[in-house]
Amino acid sequence: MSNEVRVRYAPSPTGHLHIGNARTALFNYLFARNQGGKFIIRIEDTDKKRNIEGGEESQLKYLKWLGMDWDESVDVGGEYGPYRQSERNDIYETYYNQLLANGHAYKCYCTEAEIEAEREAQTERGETPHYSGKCRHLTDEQKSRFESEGRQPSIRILVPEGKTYTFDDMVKGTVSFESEGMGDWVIIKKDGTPTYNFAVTIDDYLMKISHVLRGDDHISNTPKQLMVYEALGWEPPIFGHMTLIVNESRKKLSKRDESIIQFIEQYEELGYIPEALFNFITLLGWSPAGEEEIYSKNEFIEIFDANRLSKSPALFDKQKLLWMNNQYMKKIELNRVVELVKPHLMKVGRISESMTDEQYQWLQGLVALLQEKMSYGAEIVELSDMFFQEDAVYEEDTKEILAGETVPEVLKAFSHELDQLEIFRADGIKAAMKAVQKSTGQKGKNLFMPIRAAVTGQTHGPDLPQAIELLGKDKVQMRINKIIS
RNA sequence: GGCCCCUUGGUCAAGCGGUUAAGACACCUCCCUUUCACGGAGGUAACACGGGUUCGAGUCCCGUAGGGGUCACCA
Repeated sequence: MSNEVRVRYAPSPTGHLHIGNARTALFNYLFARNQGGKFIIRIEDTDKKRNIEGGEESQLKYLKWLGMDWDESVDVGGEYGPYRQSERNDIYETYYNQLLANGHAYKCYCTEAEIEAEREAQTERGETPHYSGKCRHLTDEQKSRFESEGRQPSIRILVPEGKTYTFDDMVKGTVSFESEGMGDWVIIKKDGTPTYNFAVTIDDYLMKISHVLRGDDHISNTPKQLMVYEALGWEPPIFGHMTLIVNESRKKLSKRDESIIQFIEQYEELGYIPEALFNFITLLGWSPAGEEEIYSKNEFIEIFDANRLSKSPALFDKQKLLWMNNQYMKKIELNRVVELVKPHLMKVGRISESMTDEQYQWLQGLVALLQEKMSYGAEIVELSDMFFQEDAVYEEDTKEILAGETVPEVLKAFSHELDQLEIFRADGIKAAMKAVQKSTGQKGKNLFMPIRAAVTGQTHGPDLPQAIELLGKDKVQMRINKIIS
């Protein structure tokens, strides 16, 4: 028996990578890398009806985008494959036959209608609905009669009575469940495919998974899985149930929840930085020992400690995500920000795919000016409004400033100074302002605010000389002239 | 409703029997700055409640309340 740490992330390809799943994957990844173990991805696609086109590729794509890599999976292979449950039916077959043979499972010929009726009756009597086990002791005669009627059996596991399933959860501590009232549950559906709890168990065991780290919502599945391990005489892995991420109303993040952006794909589209998202998600339900909050992937790998997983649910704080993304935005290279921002400017028709060197440099200048103000790429559109509009849009407080007595004098002088400039660059523009200060005697607010207001239409904004350079001489002169005439 | 889990500021959280109960986001004040932001310095703000155990309880035990999860031939 080897002690190698082997963990897995097991998505079902029913949709895109969700923030909650991403977190599960992340913790498994971090745990594996920290322990020098293996990180495995297994696709749980046993429910053909729910699988969606491209779901699998999308899951992998965004795991990769977030910065994760894996050792075994559908795309990289591995010695414990196949890694897609739909391709493992023959494997499940040998094990349910084993259970059938040793009496831990039996065929059930009940129809959906029969089960439904049973459930209703139980509910009416105020009982917790569960399968009664009425097919447990079918005679061969009864079985063949059902078969001849054309009934397809499902296979149910025989739940032992009066048994307590206890396990030592990595995050919750000791947890136990009674077998009482569980009801013989289906391990193989009528269509011959395994149910989740059965397939998971078989696969985790066969893939030598050492730790099952998953969402809290799976905790009540654990006794069912323990039952299968026991029926097969297998040693179960160590389980760990992480708390869920909740929304503002403290409910489990539902995929239909509109208040929070749920899919990693959407964050990419909005121009978020994967490292920032990685960092943010890791701090949801887990905390490092120190006081620092910004960590790189490698630092996280180094310091990750599953003992520090939180027991209570984490609320998804959009504001903090914004802050964190901005922290990264300020640190990353200018050209990366440019790439982040490009699609958004293109979408609104402000730039085109092919740019001249001059245009690209201008773009760089724009991004450099706004980089530290941005939380995510898409914000560039709003932040750069003033650079693309023909006329400035003047707000109320701007108009007040422009009504000031000394304003025309300052603006005229500034306009005149700009005309003298050989090259229209920030340093020259700054010098022009100095000159205006000398000639008019206006300084500080009285000097800068009228210029800012006239040229940008706003009372606040990025560095003035640079903004003026980016705006270009024509636009600036035109805007000034409009005010003084 | 049954079963399981959770409960420290508005939010994330440190704490693992003795602390002035960290830190971060948000908010407020001040400084820096032509403005906004950044940055810097401060500030407001928390152990759900009730019983125990103990010299001593946010920390251990038991209740109560509240919240969540789960009860499929979905995963």
